[in-house]
Amino acid sequence: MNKIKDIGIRLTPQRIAVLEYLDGNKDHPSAEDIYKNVKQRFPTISFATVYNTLETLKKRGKVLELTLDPARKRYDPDIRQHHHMICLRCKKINDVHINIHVEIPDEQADNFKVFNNHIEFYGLCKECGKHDDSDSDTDQ
Amino acid sequence: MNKIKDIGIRLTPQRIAVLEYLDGNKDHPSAEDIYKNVKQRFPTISFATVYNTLETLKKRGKVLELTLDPARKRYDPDIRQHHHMICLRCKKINDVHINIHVEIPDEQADNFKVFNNHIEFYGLCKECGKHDDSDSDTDQ
DNA sequence: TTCTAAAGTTAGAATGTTTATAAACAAATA
DNA sequence: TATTTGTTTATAAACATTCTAACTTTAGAA
Repeated sequence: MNKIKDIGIRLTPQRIAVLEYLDGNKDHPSAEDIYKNVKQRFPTISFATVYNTLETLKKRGKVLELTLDPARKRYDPDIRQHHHMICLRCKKINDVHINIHVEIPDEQADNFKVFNNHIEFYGLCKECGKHDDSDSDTDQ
Repeated sequence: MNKIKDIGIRLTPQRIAVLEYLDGNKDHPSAEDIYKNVKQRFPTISFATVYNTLETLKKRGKVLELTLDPARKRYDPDIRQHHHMICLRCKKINDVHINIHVEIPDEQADNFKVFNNHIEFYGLCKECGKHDDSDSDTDQ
């Protein structure tokens, strides 16, 4: 877990609430998801605080900002390098922990230095794979 | 190329202009990029038309909507399956055409059926790799 | 403990992207 | 050429996110 005291940021109840909500969370929540949840226990929290906290945590490498939902940013407390499978029907996002080595051939890389990579797998999750309603909105 | 007559949509000068701008474009332009460019030749075009056209083309599989810029959607007329390398410093996005086979191990896939995947390579492009200004904004 | 400076929180405004609306217009077909 | 139907336009609206400035709280020092 992100031991809040070890992060080296000022300890506020709002930050604690955000971190507790994120801790172990596998749902890849958006800022709004976080706001709504924390607001239950903490009715005065503002959106700005959620965004500020996420920005602070991101800068310190305590959460990842994910760019895999075209509508909004999502956040992931699992900062290990991992990948995601995204259901085209229900939009659920699940983690994929695999260790593969992908390289760009030199002639294409054009001296681009790769530090990291991220793979998105698009398809249908177990549930959505059953209902094979075609014509449902399954574009990327 | 996207032969416009073969797409089976009504042929309007605005659509032709958008398609001509996209044709062969390797810059992964945003709606605004497209709007600004087309506006030069076509001063009355509206943003809505750009978005409508992109939506139409997307539905018909003539462009891909890319979700790899956290700030906005980008569009790619290259509809072949391919990947991208993204410079963390200058944010330039380049294509990566490689044919790799990545699979999710069964125990993790949980019956998720994969149709497609997309890899993002994060790093520094040739130019940005030289200036090794650290402290520049190179977070993902 | 109490005090203080620095940092964090808040509501609300502002910005930027994208979608919706409804009237005017133009492409395709007969 | 007339008609129909889809497209374009300006504008408003809907969201997500960032900014602002006043207020509050934390953490550390006195």
